[in-house]
Parts: sequence; structure tokens; C-alpha cells
Amino acid sequence: MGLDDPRPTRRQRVEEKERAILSAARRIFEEKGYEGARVADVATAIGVAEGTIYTYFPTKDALVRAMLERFWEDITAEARAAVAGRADTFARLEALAKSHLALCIRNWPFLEMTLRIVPGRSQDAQTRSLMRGYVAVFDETFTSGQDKGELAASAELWVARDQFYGALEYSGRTLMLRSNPDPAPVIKALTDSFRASYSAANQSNPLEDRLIRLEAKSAIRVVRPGRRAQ
Amino acid sequence: MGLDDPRPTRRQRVEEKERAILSAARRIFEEKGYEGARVADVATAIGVAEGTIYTYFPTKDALVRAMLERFWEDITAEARAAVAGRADTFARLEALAKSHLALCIRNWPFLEMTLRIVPGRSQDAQTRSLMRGYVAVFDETFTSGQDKGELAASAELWVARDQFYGALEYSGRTLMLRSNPDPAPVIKALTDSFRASYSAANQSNPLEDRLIRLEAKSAIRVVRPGRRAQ
DNA sequence: CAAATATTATGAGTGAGGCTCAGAAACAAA
DNA sequence: TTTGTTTCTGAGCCTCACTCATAATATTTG
Repeated sequence: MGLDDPRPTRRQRVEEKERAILSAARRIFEEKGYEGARVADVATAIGVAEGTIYTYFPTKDALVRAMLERFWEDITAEARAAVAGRADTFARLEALAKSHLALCIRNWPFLEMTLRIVPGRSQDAQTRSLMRGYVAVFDETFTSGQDKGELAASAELWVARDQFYGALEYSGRTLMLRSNPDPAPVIKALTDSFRASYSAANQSNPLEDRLIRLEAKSAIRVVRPGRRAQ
Repeated sequence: MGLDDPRPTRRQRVEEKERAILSAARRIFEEKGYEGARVADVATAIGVAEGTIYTYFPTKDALVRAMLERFWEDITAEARAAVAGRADTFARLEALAKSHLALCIRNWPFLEMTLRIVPGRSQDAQTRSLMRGYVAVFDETFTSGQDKGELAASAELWVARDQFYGALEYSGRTLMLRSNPDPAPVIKALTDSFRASYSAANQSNPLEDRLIRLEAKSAIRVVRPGRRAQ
């Protein structure tokens, strides 16, 4: 098969149609929300029968999940771009916060859907996995900040992460209700908080902090010589 | 009509049945979640026909909203009890945080439903109104802390509020995924943050802070002699 | 190229569940 | 008791998500 073969392969045709479905879904679900959007709408939008959608995605839920997966992937690039080129950890976190708050406001329907999608009690490990790559940007920034000694080594990553994204999501929601939303005070409050309580310089016992950091590093070297999933 | 008239009035009968419906709904929606719970289930649970439910609540959504309204009212008493008897603002906030985090974990289905209930874009002023009385406990604590000079007068209430509840909700969600949830680090991180960035003592310019506070007070006295809804 | 086979598309049909409404039952007023 | 009013009832309507027998299309084989 030549590189510019005019006849697409089977796999290519399938992927092409998948893309078409997902991009139509994106428009429609953004406009109408999860409940409001009909699977039939998506089918009509790209000129196929409703049944066709179901040959590509087994349920409406799966369709939405696939759509959201793409969404979070796309958005992750934005977050990475926001922190790129900044050395100072707090500057990175501030940039990330700004980027995320803007995201909350611009793409509220998708954020909301992500939180709504998964039904039932404590089953939202799936929701988490959707956002995993996205929050990894925060995680990397935070842990590298700890490694560099800018952030307190004793701080727990997941606690800081929830503080960060929780505050931003709630604030985003509030801002959306305003006629003239100004994100500045939110960013300022959050970065102030982080600077005040996670800066290694502010720790009550800097020596203990350095000790924790060194122990953590050597433990990693000794116990896990290779990279291994937890 | 005597106070202990055995024959209940019409109004009383209506309210009694409303209570019965709502309390059955509470059990069923907690167990099965929003999508899983059937209106017919609620009807069967109290031994009436499905149509009867609809004479009391126009839609499933309205039923859930009424149920959640009660829920938040009940829970508000708990929050008030948590802060009662504590003078220090930070001690109050800490108690409130503990109480709220426990609430997130114990009553997750209701919290989740509250966030899910409202359909459509940026229409969640209604959701907010559900929680209004509840968050008032935080608001009162915070503003009275500002009045007493313990908290920075320049801090914006809504920003602090979103930081507080946003962090707690996200952390609650995370904790629920753990086999052995320990809320202590969450509480510590949040109170540390608040102490570090909202304490009046830590402000860069204490004089300016006192000035803001005095101006705010006198403005209230002069501009609004009576209590007036915004 | 035609026949045989495999894949993909179709849309009428099914089931579930929210909601309606014409009449029945219970209650109140006259 | 009669008449009027409120409350209750459940068979059936309607909207979807989802299925499946059949048709259309693509690929392989002879």
C-alpha cells in the first residue's frame, strides 16, 4: 500500500467515522448537556442512522466517556503549555491555576459532565482516570517542587491537589454566575495559601524537612531501582 | 378547633403525607441514587399509587429538590452545633471543616445529588439556594472573625468560602475511595492554609487592615441604617 | 468478473420509566 | 341525603436508549 493510497484502509475508515461521531457529539453535548442531547441527534448531525452510532459505541454513556477522554487529552496540552518555560514552582502553580480556572469557565459543560457521568456510590475511579493525565501536570509540578526543595517535603500530594482543584472548581462555578467574572482574587487567594503553607522556607523545622526529603529520595533509589507501576 | 383535636385538618393531612413521601424518598434515593430510584418505588414504599406522588410533587426533579432542601436544613443544625461554644475563629473553622468532611463521607449520595440535580448551563443558582442556609454558618463565622479583627478584613468572603468547601468536597471524594480514610491531613492542610493566609496578624500591612475594617463598619452604619436584602 | 463471504448500515420495533388524565373514592358543606 | 370539592388511582401515553433482522456495501476467492 502506498503512503498516499487514495483508498483508505478499513481501520482508517473506522477511525474516520469515530472521529466524526465524537466531534458531532462534542458540539451537541456541549450545547444541550447530557440529558438534553439525544443519541439520534448525533446520528442526524453526521447523516447516519441511529443504529450506526451503536456499532461504534455500545451505549450513550460509553460515547460520552470517549468524548470526555478526548476532551481531557486536548486540555492537558493546554495545561502543559501553561507551565512550560517557568522555573519557579509557585509561578508554575499560578499559571496552572489561571489555566484551569479559565478552563472551568470556558468548558463548564464538559467539566460538569465529567462529574456527572459516573453513576453510583464511590464508582468514580473511572471519572478520576479520565482526568488522570490532566492532573498529572499538577502532580509533576508539585513533586518536582518538593525535589528542588521549594516545597515542603512533608506535604501530601493528594491533599494539596484536592485543595487546588477543589477551590478552583467551586470558584469557577461561582464566577460563572456573575455578569462580570474576575478570576484575579481567586488566583491570588489560592497562590497566597500555597505560598504560605507549602513553601519549604516557611516550615517550622527546616532541618526535619531536608531530612524527610533525603530519606524519601534514598528510599526510592534503594527500594525501587526500576520504574514500576504502583 | 382544640389543640389536641383527634381529627387532623386538611392542611395537616397534606403535610403529613408530604413528610411520608419525603422520608421514603430519602431512604430510597440514598440507597439507589438519582437514576436508580424510581418514582414508583417511593409510591410503593408508602402504599399509594404512583399518580399520588404527582399530586404532591409535579416532577421527579421537584421531589428530589424538596428532599434535598430538608436534608440541607437538617444538616445545618449539625454545622451550627459544631461551631457553637467556640470563641476562637480558627477553632470554629476547624470544627466546621471536620463536621463538613464527615458529612461528605457519611452523606455522599445527597451531596452528589445536590451537584447533579440542576440541569443545564449556569442555572445552578437553585443549587446554591439549597445550600444557602448551610453555608451561612461559614459566612457568619468568617465575617464575625473579620469584625473581631482575627481575620484579615481585606479577604473576600466568597473566595474563602469556595476555597473551604471546594477543598473539602474534593478531599471527601478522594477519602471515599480509600479503604482506611483518615481526614486528619486534610483538616490540617486546610486550617494551616487559612491560618497562614487569612489571619489578620500575618497581613503585610496591619494598619491598612485596621483601616479597611473601620471603614467597612462605618460604611455599614451610615449607608444602611436598616437591614435590607441585597 | 462473478460468486461467496464478511463487514457495516439501517430503521422499525421493544422496554423502561417519567408523567397524564378521566374517572373513582373520600371527604366536606348544605 | 344531596351536592360539591378535594384526593387518589392506575391504565395508558410519550420519549428515549437500545436491539436485531434485513439490506447495502466491501472484500476475498475461484
